[in-house]
Amino acid sequence: MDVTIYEVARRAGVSIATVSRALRGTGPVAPKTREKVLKAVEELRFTPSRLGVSLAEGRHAANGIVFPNLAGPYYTEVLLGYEEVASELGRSVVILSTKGRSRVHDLVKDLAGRVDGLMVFGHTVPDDLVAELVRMRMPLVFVSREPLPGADTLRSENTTSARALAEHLLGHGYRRFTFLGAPIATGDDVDERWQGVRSVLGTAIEAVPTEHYTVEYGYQAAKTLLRAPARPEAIVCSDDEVALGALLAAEELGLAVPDELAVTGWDDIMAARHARPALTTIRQPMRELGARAARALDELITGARDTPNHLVLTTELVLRASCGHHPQEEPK
Amino acid sequence: MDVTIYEVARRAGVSIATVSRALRGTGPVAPKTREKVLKAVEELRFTPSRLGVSLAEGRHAANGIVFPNLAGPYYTEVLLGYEEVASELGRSVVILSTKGRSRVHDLVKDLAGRVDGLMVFGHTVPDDLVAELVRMRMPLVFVSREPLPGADTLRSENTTSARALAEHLLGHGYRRFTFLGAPIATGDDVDERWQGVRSVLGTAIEAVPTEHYTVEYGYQAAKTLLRAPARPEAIVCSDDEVALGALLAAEELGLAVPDELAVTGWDDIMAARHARPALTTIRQPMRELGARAARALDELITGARDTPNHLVLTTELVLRASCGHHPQEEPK
DNA sequence: TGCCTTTCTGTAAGCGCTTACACAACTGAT
DNA sequence: ATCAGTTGTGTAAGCGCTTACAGAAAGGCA
Repeated sequence: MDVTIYEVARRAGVSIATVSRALRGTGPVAPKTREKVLKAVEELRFTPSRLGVSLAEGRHAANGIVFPNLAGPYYTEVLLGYEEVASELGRSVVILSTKGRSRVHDLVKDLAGRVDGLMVFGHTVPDDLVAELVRMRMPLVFVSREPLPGADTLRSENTTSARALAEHLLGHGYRRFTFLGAPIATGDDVDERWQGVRSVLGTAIEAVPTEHYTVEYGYQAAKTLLRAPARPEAIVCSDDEVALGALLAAEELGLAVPDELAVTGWDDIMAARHARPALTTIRQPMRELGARAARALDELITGARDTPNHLVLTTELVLRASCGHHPQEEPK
Repeated sequence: MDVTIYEVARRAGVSIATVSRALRGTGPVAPKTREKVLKAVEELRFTPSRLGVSLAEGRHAANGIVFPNLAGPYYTEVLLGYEEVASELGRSVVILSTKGRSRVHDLVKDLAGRVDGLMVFGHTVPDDLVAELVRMRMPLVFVSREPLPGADTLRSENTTSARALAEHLLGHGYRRFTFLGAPIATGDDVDERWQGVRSVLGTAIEAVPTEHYTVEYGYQAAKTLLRAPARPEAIVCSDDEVALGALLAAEELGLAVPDELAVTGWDDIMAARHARPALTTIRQPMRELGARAARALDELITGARDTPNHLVLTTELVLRASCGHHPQEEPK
């Protein structure tokens, strides 16, 4: 930064405190004095240093967000909602992806040093570091994670919608099911979805893992599954990406969806809508999730609230062609 | 921040300069002294303040990125590539979306105060502000924008691939074309695509605008177009989202793609691959774009280079079912 | 005119860290 | 033992900004 507040003060013939007051409106400044200051600011094209302001104020006016990675539309949509609200609240957004990164501790610590609060996806920050951030009284909002003492959590509803999905599939007459994309951790989103469908389908459904929740891994696992002698009538997938992989496998093996095999997803990402057949899925209010997280974090940062909230946003069963024929087909 | 370097120094019985040297490895420190310092750091759980470090060093160790918005997978993929390389280079990433925002000047200025350099998509930052950032010697890399003096630009190739696409469509035997999603600005990416196809197809193709480059607007424009008496044989779309909209319109009007109408896109986003028929498109190396931008910016920030570069990354024609039948169908 | 109140302004002390420079201590060679 | 060179350490000056507090100036009223 070239120009400092000292040069502005010199040019305007006032003290730096007066420059600060004139620019920030934090105290009385005579109209004539203000004019002199603003004139000097314009002539010198002065912009206050973000660093100086933050250090002196003791606040960053920025929010952090930690996610596994951006691959997959789910995270993007949440980020979009988050960034929009953060910006409205006058905060910058600093992002960090942790997947495949070494030194996650250092990365998160560095991030924490730049922001006034953090939104964290699931378990992307190690638990010991979470404990330390809590100890440091860093405002935290967790998304897609089971309730955690001392921090806000925010997630989409899984169990009820999973049950509704399972019941809908029973209504189509299917009797043999596979849950593709077995949960990795107890209590996370996918585990809740699994528990939900299993509570309805019981022993009629078994879980098959995919190493990751991606199209490619979903495709591989589905191809193996569909080549086996005892094929399910319907595959309930952990998420839309795995479901898209299952659709590809079915297509390749010449299985007609939904006539020979039904497939469902979760999330309602763009590609789910444009696949053919279009995927039946559960719509997650992803942008709303991000927006709500940013608002919750604001409350914690400003001290408007200091007791943790645990929010669950409703999800919605979206019927499309992939699970079977419906009397009145979805328009889009 | 609770613990400062002064408390560490007091606990270790050394000066703050020694603490700094021991932690940063910037000068000689006796082994015994280093141990004392590290012990104090551990006991007090000291983390250096990012603000203090940045102010004293005169550098942020962070990169900024300005984009219109995150809606649409293109920007996300670029961001992903950017963030990955930035992190490898030890930098945080601060994001800003400008679409629909008031006070863009202030937002960009604030962002500039937090980072060592900026990557900017196209024209998302007003030209007068760009000029000011250049004057301030803020390192800048522009993506998807015509070459600009004094700053790096980086874009994907448009014209050659557009010509290859047009020639491929001619090879299918089509003779009446529409370019859906007319360029908004001369010289931008879509304009180059339009110029490319027009240089091959001449008066056989006309441009039809869509208000925005989104699925919804593409759908509306395509529906209007396909209802008119003189229907094109092939629609060349500005990008994949508009093309997905055109596919929806064709489906709704009962037009078989590609038998009755061919459709092509641009970008090769996920949904383009999963649509049915799968979209013929031009693959943009979006992650590579982001990664290269981060590297170029690093060179500018570190002073490894001070003359602007203008890079063009190659794109690739991806043949799928939407433009017609090919002797050997694409596997996926 | 004098007193009181309000408005305005400047000084100094931080916020947390880095590091140039001066000096001390140590080591090795003569 | 002395000298020269190297290693190690502390002090002080910043980096850029905010603001509490003290004092000055201005205005209004008796």
